Amino acid sequence: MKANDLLPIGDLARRTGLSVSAIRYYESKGLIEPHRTGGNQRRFLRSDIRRLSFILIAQRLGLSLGEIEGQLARLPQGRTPDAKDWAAISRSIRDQLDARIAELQRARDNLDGCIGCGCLSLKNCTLYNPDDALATKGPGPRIVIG
Amino acid sequence: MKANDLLPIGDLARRTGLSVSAIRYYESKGLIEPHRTGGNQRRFLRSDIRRLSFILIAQRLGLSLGEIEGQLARLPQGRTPDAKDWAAISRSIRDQLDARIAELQRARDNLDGCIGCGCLSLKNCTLYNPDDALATKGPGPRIVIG
DNA sequence: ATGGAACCTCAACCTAACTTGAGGTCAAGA
DNA sequence: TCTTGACCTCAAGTTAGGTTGAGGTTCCAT
Repeated sequence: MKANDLLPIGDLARRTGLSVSAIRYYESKGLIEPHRTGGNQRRFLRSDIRRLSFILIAQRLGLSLGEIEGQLARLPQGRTPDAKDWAAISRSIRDQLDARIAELQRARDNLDGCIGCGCLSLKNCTLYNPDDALATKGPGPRIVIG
Repeated sequence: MKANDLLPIGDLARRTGLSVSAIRYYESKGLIEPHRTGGNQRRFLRSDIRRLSFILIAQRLGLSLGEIEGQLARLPQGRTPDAKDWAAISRSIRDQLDARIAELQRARDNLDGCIGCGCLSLKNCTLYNPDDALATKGPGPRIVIG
C-alpha cells in the first residue's frame, strides 16, 4: 500500500478503459476535479475510478454528459461517496431507463399497428397522414411516438 | 386537382414539418432525389411526403440517416412505393426496435442487480470492478451492457 | 543527475445533423 | 411587365463528444 493513494491520469485511464484525452475532456466539462501536483500534473483519488466508471455506464444507458453531470451533482460534497450514494443515483437512472424503454415499446406498438394497415403509404391512415384528421395538430408524423 | 402534382420544396416542408434546409440536406445525403424545373428549382413527388415522413419516424426510433438510407434503398426503383413496400420496411425497423428494447432491458436488469449490492462503489463487485475477477477481460465497466 | 516516459496546454480537426447568411435567380399574381 | 416571395448555391457556424498534434515540462528509476 502506498502512503499516498493519488493516481496520475495514465493510471486512471488504464483502470477505466477511457483515453487520457477523454478524461481531460470530462474535466473540462466539470465532471471530475482532480488535484494538481506542484508541477501541474493531475492527481486523482481512487474513488474517481468509480466516478468515471459511472460515467461510462450512464453513457451506455443513453445519458448525455450533461445529464450525467446532473446525476453526479447529487453525490455528497467533501466526503468519498459510499454504496448508498451510488445506489441512489443508480435508482434514479433506472427510472430514466424504464421511461425510455416504455417509450420505445409505445413506438413499436404504433409501428405494429401501422404494419397492419399499411398506413405509411395509405392516404386514409390518421396516424401518419397529416392531411387527414390530425392536420390541425400541425404537420408531420410526430404522433407516432408522442 | 392540379394537372401537375409536383411540389416545390416549401410545400413539402409545410407538409412534413421539416425545415427547407433539412430537406436540402437530406438530398445532399442521397435520401431523396427531386426533379428540377428549367430554372433549377426542386420539384417533389407527392410520394416524397411519405418518404420524408418515414425519415422522421425512423429518426425518432433512433436510426441514423445512414441506416435510414439503407432502409430506403429497399424501396422499388422507378415505381411509386405502395403499402406493401412500406410495410416491409416497417417490419425490418420493428426488428431493430425490438433489439434495442431488449438491450435496454438487459442493461436495466444489470443495474438492478447492482443497486442491490451497492457495487458501483464497493470493491468486491465483479460486475463493475476491473480490479477483480474481470480484470483480465480488459479495464472498465463495459460488462454492464455487453 | 539524468534521460526518457508520461505529463502539460492549446489549437485544430472529426462526424452527425443541421442552421445561418451572403449574394443571386425564378416564377406567378396584380 | 413588374415585383416580391420563394427559390438557388456555397461557405461557414453549431453542439456533442471526443481525437490528434505541436511544442514544452515533470517525474522518477537508474
